Amino acid sequence: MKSPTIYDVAEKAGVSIATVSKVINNTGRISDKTRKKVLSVMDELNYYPSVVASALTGKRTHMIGLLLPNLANPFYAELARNMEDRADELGYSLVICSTDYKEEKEQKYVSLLIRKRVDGFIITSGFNNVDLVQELLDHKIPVTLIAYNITRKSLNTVSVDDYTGGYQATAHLAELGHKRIAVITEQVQSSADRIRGYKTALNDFELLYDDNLFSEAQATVENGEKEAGKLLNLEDPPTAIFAFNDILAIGAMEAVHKRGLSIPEDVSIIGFDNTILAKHCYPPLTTMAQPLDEIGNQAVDLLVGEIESKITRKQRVMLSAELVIRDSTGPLKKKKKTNASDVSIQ
Amino acid sequence: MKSPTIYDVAEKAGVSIATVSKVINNTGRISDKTRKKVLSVMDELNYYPSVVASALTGKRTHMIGLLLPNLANPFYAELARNMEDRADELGYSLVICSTDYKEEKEQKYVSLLIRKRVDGFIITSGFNNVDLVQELLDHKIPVTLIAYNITRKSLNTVSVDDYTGGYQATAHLAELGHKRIAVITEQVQSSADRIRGYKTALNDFELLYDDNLFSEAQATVENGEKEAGKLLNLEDPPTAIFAFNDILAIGAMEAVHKRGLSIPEDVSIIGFDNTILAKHCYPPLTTMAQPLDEIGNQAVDLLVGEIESKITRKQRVMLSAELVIRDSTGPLKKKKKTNASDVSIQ
DNA sequence: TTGAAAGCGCTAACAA
DNA sequence: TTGTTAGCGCTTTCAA
Repeated sequence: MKSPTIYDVAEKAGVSIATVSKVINNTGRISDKTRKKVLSVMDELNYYPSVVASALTGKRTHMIGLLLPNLANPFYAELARNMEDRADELGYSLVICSTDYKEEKEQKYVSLLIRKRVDGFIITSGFNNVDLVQELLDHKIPVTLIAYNITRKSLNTVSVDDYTGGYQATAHLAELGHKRIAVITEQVQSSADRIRGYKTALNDFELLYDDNLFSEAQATVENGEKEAGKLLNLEDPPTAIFAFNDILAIGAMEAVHKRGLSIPEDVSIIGFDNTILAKHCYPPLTTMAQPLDEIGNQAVDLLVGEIESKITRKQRVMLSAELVIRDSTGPLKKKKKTNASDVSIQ
Repeated sequence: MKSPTIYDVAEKAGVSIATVSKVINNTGRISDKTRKKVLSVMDELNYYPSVVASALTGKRTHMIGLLLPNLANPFYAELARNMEDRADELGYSLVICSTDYKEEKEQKYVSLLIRKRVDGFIITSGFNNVDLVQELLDHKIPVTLIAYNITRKSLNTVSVDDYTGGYQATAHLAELGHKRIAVITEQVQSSADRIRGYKTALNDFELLYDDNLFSEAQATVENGEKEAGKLLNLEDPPTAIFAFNDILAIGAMEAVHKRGLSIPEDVSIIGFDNTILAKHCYPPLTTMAQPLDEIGNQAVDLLVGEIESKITRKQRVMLSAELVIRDSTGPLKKKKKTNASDVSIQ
């Protein structure tokens, strides 16, 4: 009933537990004969060495705590999947915890994972409690941050160039002739840089920043719809909306459609992330693609590097987002007062 | 540098480790004074009891291994998220492993999780290796299956009524007047029942089963598109396609669009799952909604019930899918040869 | 109400 | 090449 232990194996193989341990871990020198014997007994007994026990003797648990806002969000799900694969390649498993942007959950999960003695943490954007990160650092627990910088601290970090991303998205819209470009931002750290990019682009294209065209929401379709709705109800509504993630963008599309307007004829919409949703919504969403695989790989590599002390210096990896043009953005339509004679002949 | 142990706490609090252990676990009787003292020292020292150590003394690890085909698939991501929440409520964490429908990965992850001494397994559809499940059973490791029955064995199981689901989807199409209804099935166990439902419905509506209208693919958009493409290229193509999950359905939509046909005017499409994709694709997808929250809760409850031996008898929970009608299905269009006089006046 | 001590399954000196 | 043994941090009897 109880699973066999190293003692059972040792006894049955007629050797000491030290010998068994050595063949399990491929350490020390063991004669081929003994090794084979032990191996066959292990097999016969269906013996699975306990990582619990081995972790207690100072070895690692080979578990990584992954904190993200919401696993049901395709962006995070895709990211998590990439990290899972990379982690597995390096011999680690992921314990995934959704914080829902709530500090109490962050708190709870961090302490839970510390008690479980995970070897390190990967923390993604949307994490609010900086003190918690500091606590991990104090405990000398390796941490890698994704899309989330704490400039005052020295940390492993991987993120995309949000400033440029924000700039490019805005510029794309401006180049299409849009003058009133709204943003629906998200309350996460990467937003700040995207907003900077947005403002710089506005400036470069000689457009005025209008506070009315600025909104903020948590990443749900409903919120995107609500915020876009407000924007569209403005006296002088935007002709283009830059949503800081695909989910919000899709909500915005909903709002546009519900008003009987079309995309991109009446309103252009651009998202951010390039999740699976972007490809299959209607119309297909122009968006800034994040290199999710690269982000995941780098984050895991950095973390495991630190865990196994192969990397000693902290690194900040910056990747770039890329504009993917689909059908949700298009040239600014002429104003209503435009009459037939205005139509450019081409 | 090293994290404090129970000894550090005991020493600093001037008590024995047994006492500390008792206040940690709320066992035995401890005077209020000592308890407070110990608690304050724990806090002061930033002490986090090691579940690794406690697991070694026969306690649980409070970890559940969750095996699913692919976390990047929104269906599984949403399911996992629900289970994560429920597990957390009951004090458990999830270690999620994506098997990609590959037996070798199943094998690898199962033994990995056994070594990690997870308290139990939740295994979802798309798991191929029945022997592996048997092995877990032999080890007396609690297992709950989702959408995956092994009739010969006594197991905890939660699934939706796939037979009825398959029937309803097909009936919906048949009621709309469709005669040639194709299916794109998936190579998972639940497909069998859906196929039965499909065939029964065909029969009830006096339609003939046509082997040419039957295809099978793994759940990716690309595969859905490919299979639908083949179907559409048939001499006598289907006017309706029933895809066994939303992802395949979306691929099928793609194929229809690429041929310049419209949905549902030329081809009706129905999916299964009702993931976030279904709501926002174009046109919004009619689909059979799975009660993901119920499934997740039940699966976790069943598993934890067995782990904590509160439930002794195995249960099979069957939930039902529900038809959600959106815009991707519509009445059968009259044939091309139809002329004006055929148009019904209404 | 508290504590001493054995033991959980394994690793890693150190000896042999 | 193999074995003995002392921990790892905790739980749990059993005594005090």
